[in-house]
Amino acid sequence: MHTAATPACAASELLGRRLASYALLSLADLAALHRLKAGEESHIGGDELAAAGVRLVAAGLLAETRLLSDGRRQIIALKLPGDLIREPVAPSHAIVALHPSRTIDGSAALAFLDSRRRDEPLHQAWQLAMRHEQRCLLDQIVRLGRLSAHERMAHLLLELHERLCRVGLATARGFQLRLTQDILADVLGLSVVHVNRVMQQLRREGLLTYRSGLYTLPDRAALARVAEYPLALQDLEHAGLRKAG
Amino acid sequence: MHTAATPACAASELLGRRLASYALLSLADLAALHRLKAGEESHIGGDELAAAGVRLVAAGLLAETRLLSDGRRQIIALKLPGDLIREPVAPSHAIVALHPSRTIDGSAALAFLDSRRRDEPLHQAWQLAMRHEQRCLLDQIVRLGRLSAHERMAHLLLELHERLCRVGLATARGFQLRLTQDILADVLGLSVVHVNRVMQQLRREGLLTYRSGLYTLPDRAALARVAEYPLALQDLEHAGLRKAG
DNA sequence: CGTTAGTTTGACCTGTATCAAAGCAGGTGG
DNA sequence: CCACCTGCTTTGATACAGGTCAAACTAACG
Repeated sequence: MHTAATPACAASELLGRRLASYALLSLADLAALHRLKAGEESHIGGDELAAAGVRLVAAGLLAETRLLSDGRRQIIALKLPGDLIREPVAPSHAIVALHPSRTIDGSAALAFLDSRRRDEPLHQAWQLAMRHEQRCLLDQIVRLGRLSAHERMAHLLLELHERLCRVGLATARGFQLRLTQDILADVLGLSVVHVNRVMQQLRREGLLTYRSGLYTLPDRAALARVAEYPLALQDLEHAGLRKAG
Repeated sequence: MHTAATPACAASELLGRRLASYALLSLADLAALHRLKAGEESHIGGDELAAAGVRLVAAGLLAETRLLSDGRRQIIALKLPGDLIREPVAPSHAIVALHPSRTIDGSAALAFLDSRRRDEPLHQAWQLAMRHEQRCLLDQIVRLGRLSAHERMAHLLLELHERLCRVGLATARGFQLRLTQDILADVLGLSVVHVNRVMQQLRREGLLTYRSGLYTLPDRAALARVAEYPLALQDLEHAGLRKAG
């Protein structure tokens, strides 16, 4: 873990956008969030283990993983830009960077959010964001427990799209993410080979296009029907759109 | 939901025991918890939907479930006596009583616990309890994603045993719970038939005995090896042992 | 160019699902 | 006390989703 004093990143801005997707926030609140960027920034190569404390993802892609003794790996949750990473709840869990990523210290942001009064919009947005994060975990359980490979993939793609939308890192039609089939397999509890085949099927059905990290979902409604995914944002599209790291 | 003014139940006592399993609590704290039993008690038949608010399980067996449109059901988490049930995070989730069960209003207990100062043992115990609950959710993800049916079953049995131990509803060797293979199937993401076969195998291996609701785990260490489950309580055994409802 | 990381293909195998039917309690009512 | 439910477990036969292994293909990159 190479700590660098590199210039500011958009980490707190990402968090701000995420929160703004849950409740109408005042410009003052957002500005206060941005001012928090004081935390030191850390840069992480390939995949390694991030140690302790609360961190906020600035760019890249990380994951909370559980590695079994025989090499099987389960990715419990993907951590996207704008997400807050807490200390794992079990020693057997590790946070790994799936790609070169940047994170900043999130304790200031966390303290700031937790200190808001119950009736402030910022508090409510934060509550909703945490609720949504929890929902994603439970969704992961349903995916793995009762959905077929085909449905799982559809469901996950929609979830990722929604989450990236909320931080303004997706367009209405798709998103850019260096998500290999290897990673998808470990999220979805499938083999790489099968992930590949399922993706081909989705392509054949016209529900997915993939080209070097660019995922396009031409028909979200149809995907949602496949996976019984509730489309929360009827084409919520943030003003400024950009590609994810 | 049939609300009854029936005499007090041991609900807050169960919660007290659970918390006491995480940190050394003063008798005063425990007494304060017990005094909270003011909440009204509700009684629930077979399986139905419990509505809103925070509830504390007094007896029986409930679950947070997700039902898919074609009838597939995933049990996301089992709610045992002493557990706190929060409002589901998604409208598609429901809390159902898998058996006749009793719950009391948990908001008083929750408020009480949340109001403790950071340095009080009660606060720490509560933190650890919540952490553990979260760990169980993540364990469920790993189980469904990367463990075989055989491993899943072993893992779940150990988890249930540990949790029941913490509320004093298990002996060192086993526990009593009206857990049908039907329910197990929906927790483990398997078919009933397969659950049955896996249980037979465990029996043949001398790792499990089952007789009308009484689960016995003659060799927890061996089970733990099968499932890579970390045995937290080296035979923690509460003073007074009793059977679960 | 060779190397490396990722994707794709094919052949084959296996863990679990499905279907259908038969046992086995425990409770109820006659 | 029996006869009958009803809910749960067990069994067998068969089907399929998804895993495994191995190798070829592709593209980025120094």
